[in-house]
Amino acid sequence: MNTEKRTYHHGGLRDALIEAAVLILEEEGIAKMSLRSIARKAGVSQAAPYSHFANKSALLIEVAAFGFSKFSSALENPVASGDTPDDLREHLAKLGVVYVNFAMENKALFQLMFGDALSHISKSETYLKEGERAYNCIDKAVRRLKDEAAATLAAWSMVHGLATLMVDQKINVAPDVGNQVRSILQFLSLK
Amino acid sequence: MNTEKRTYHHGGLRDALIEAAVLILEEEGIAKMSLRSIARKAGVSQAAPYSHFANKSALLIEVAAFGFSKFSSALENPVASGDTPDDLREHLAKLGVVYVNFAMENKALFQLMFGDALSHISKSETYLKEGERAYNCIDKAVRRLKDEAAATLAAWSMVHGLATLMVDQKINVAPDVGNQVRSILQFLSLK
DNA sequence: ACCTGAACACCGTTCAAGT
DNA sequence: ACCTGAACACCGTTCAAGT
Repeated sequence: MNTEKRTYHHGGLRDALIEAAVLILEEEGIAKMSLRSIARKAGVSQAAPYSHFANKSALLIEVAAFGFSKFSSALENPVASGDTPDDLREHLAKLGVVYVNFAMENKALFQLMFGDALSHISKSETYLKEGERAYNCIDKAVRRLKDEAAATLAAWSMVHGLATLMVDQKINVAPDVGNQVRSILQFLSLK
Repeated sequence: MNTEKRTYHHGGLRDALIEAAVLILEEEGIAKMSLRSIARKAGVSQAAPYSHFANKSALLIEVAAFGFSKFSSALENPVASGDTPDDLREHLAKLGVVYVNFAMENKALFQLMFGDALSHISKSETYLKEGERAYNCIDKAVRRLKDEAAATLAAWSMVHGLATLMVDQKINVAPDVGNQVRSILQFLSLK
C-alpha cells in the first residue's frame, strides 16, 4: 500500500494509527489492541501516538467512530420499497438483519462501539455524527410504523439484545442469522 | 468482620479472594480489579491467588457465578399471583423490571456476567448451575404465555438489550426504571 | 511540530524458596 | 499444602532530547 520510503516524520501518522488499530482489532481481538502494539504496527515508537492523541481512549474513540460510519452505511442500504405497512415492516426486518450481521461480522468493533469502556470520555465530532446517523436509520424506520419514542426503544432493545447475546456468546447462533432475527421480530408488535 | 489474628496460612483464602474481588468490582469498577489489587485487599502476596486459581480468569468465573446466584435469587422472588393471562403478563413485566434493576444496581458485575471477557474459558459447576437457574426463571414465565423457544428469546433479547444499553450508557435512563421497562414491554406481543 | 529512548508505576504469571 | 519474594515480559504514560 505505502511504497514511499519512511522518514523520521511519518506524515499521516494519525490516520495510520487508526488504521493499524482497526486491523489489530479485527485480526487479534480487543485484548491484544494495546497502544504499544498499535504503534509497532504503524512502525513508530511507543510514545509517537501521544503527538496525535491525548491518550489511548482518544484514539479508540476514533476507531469507534470509524465503526459507526461503517455501521451507518450498512443500515442506510436497505430502502423501503413502498408505503404499505407490509413494506415498512419488511424494511424494519431488513434493518434488524443488517444490525445483527454487522455485530457478528465485526465482533470486536461492535463491542468497542457499544461497550462502556469509552463512555466516560468525551466524544469526537465524527463519533457523534456517525452515531446519530445510525440511530436515525432505526428511528425513522420504526416511526413510520408507530410514531412513539418507546416504539423505537422497544425495537432497538430487541435487536440490540439479540446482537449482544450472540456476540458475547450467551446464546447459540443459528446457521441462518436472518431467520433467527425474523423469528424474534414476529413478537414485536407496533400496532 | 475477621477478628482472628493473621497467620502465615490464611485458611479460607479462596473465598476471601472472591469476596475481595466483588468488593473492588462494586467500589472501584472493572478496570481497577487486577489480580494484584485483589490479593492486596485480601492481605496476601501477589502470587498467593495461584494456590487456589489457575489464573485470573478462573477467579473471575467464580465472581460471575456469585453474580448469577444473586441474580437468580432476585428473579425467583416475584411469583405469579394467578393463572389468568393478565397475571402471567404482570409476572413477566415484574421479571423484566427486576432484570433491568439488577443490571443498574450491579453494573460492573452485570458486565462481567454477560460480557464476553470470560466466554472463552471453561465454566465452573456453580457458574453453570446459577446461570441455568436465571435462564429458567425467564423461560418458564414466557412459556406460560407462549410456548415457543423464539418467544423466550424475543422477550429476553428485548429486556437484555434495554439493560445493556442503559449500563453501557447508550440511552438516557428514565427516573423510574420500572415505567421505562413496562413502556417497551407493551410492544412485546406473545399472542 | 513531530518523533525517539529511557524511565516510572503498574499489570499477569512463573518459580525457587520459605513455613 | 499453602504462601512469599524476586523475576520476566508486558502495559499506559511522561519527559527530556533529537530531527
